[in-house]
Amino acid sequence: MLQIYNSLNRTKEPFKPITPGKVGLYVCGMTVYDYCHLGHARVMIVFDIVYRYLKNLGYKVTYVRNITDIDDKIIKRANKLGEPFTMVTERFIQALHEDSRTLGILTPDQEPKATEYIPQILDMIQSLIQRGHAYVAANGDVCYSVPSFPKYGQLSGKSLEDLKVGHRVEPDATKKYPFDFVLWKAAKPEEPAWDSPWGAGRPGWHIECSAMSTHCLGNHFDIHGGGADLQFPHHENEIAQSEGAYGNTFVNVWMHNGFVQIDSEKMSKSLGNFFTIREILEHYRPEEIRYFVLTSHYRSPLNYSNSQLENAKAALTRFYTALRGLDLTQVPNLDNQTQLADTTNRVIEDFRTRFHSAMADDFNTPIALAVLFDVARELNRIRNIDLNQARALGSELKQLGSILGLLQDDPEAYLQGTAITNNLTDAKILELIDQRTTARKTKNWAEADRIRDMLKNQGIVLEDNADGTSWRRL
RNA sequence: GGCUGGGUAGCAAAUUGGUUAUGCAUCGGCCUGCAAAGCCGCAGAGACCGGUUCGAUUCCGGUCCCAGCCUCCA
Repeated sequence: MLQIYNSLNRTKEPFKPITPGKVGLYVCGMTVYDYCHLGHARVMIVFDIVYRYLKNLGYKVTYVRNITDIDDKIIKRANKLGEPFTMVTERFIQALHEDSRTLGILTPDQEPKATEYIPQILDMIQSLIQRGHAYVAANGDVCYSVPSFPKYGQLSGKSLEDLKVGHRVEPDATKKYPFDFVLWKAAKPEEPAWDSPWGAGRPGWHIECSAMSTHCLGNHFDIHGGGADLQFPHHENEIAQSEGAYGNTFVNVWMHNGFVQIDSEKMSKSLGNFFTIREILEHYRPEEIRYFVLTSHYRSPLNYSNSQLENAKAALTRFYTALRGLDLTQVPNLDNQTQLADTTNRVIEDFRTRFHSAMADDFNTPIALAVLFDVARELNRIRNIDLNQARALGSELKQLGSILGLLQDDPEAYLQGTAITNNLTDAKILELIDQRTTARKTKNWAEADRIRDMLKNQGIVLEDNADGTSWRRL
């Protein structure tokens, strides 16, 4: 039984979908005014895993990840560049899609954009005004009246009293109450704007997610996710808006992933201490980034460092080395064979059970990965005894890896894969290996070692084994 | 100041009231012409102080430290 940690109650709960067999999953995606950084990569990867695992359990999942394509920061950026804001958003949406594809993120079923949901946003605001949850402020903005929603603060564990004593709230004369937030922002001259019953303007930051999620998944759906920094105020406000407008429970399970940190500090735009996905891809491969993200539980902090990425690289090399040379096109059936095969079947069953109980326990990927290492060890152990059983284990390793979006490359291609810094061509390497093989036949060890050392200096590692010499790039 | 969460071996990172986490690094062995890879094994832990318990890294209390949210943020 899948257990998910629900931010709403701060406990793990058994997951029960609203409609048996189906799951509605909404994740707050990106505001597109710049390239995605590693923190965005973490959200994409974490919820990619949630999506994959739910599907693996047999659920019919509707995964919605929105794009916020109108917002103050976008306008600011467009003004700075002297471009229409749509040019900025189009460019970064394209970049987002490229990064997402590179990282092997499954495409969400729907990817709504805020600017395409203006009518639905206006409807929702209208409904909130009618129900006494919103008002038009003196400056023309439409604001949500936080005191009109008694449950406010439930998600973030804050009471209005707590917020009052919090000394970071700055009073705003246009609002009736300090924590009221803007639903519709009256446009200043030259700003992008849409017509509304309250004059030209644009949506506030939180309303678009309420409108889009409701429109795509209904006004009550299963899982809503995003980065931990969205828990308050963004998600808290979404609840106030949606439940205020429709009067029923909005979302059953709220999931929040932890931050990427650097030097024990949150990686963020405002601190300026971020690496974009593109920058990291100059030095590391996509699968290394994915592995790195999965080494830590999704709710824990993830500390970025090169040594962590190096560790990911070493781990993947170990996995692909284990899979190397195994023909997995036809998986052997080990049923009712020898006692050894029988044992292997039970071992495989045991690995599978452990992997799934790890994943079912709030998506515990570090343990799931530990199981994969155990599979790899068993595979390496058995491969010299019985190749068929090694293949069965290899097939299991690859299959479990697919649930994490890992290990789907051809092992040989991965291990010999394009090095980031270009060095020798494959043909040249093979030529040198030939020369070395000749030298070895005449026991000319000095020459053999010279070639091996020379290749090693160029980042090529040679490994002699029974059927010849294999090589890989470091 | 209010509210969360956390402090685990050289590094990273999980689980668990008593039994090997796992990966990398280190050490010993097997294998190898020598290596590498692989396998076997050793070693190494639970911030600090109390309490509960036959027994605590795990539960409870306190102290210290760290991160996050309370403002835009994934």
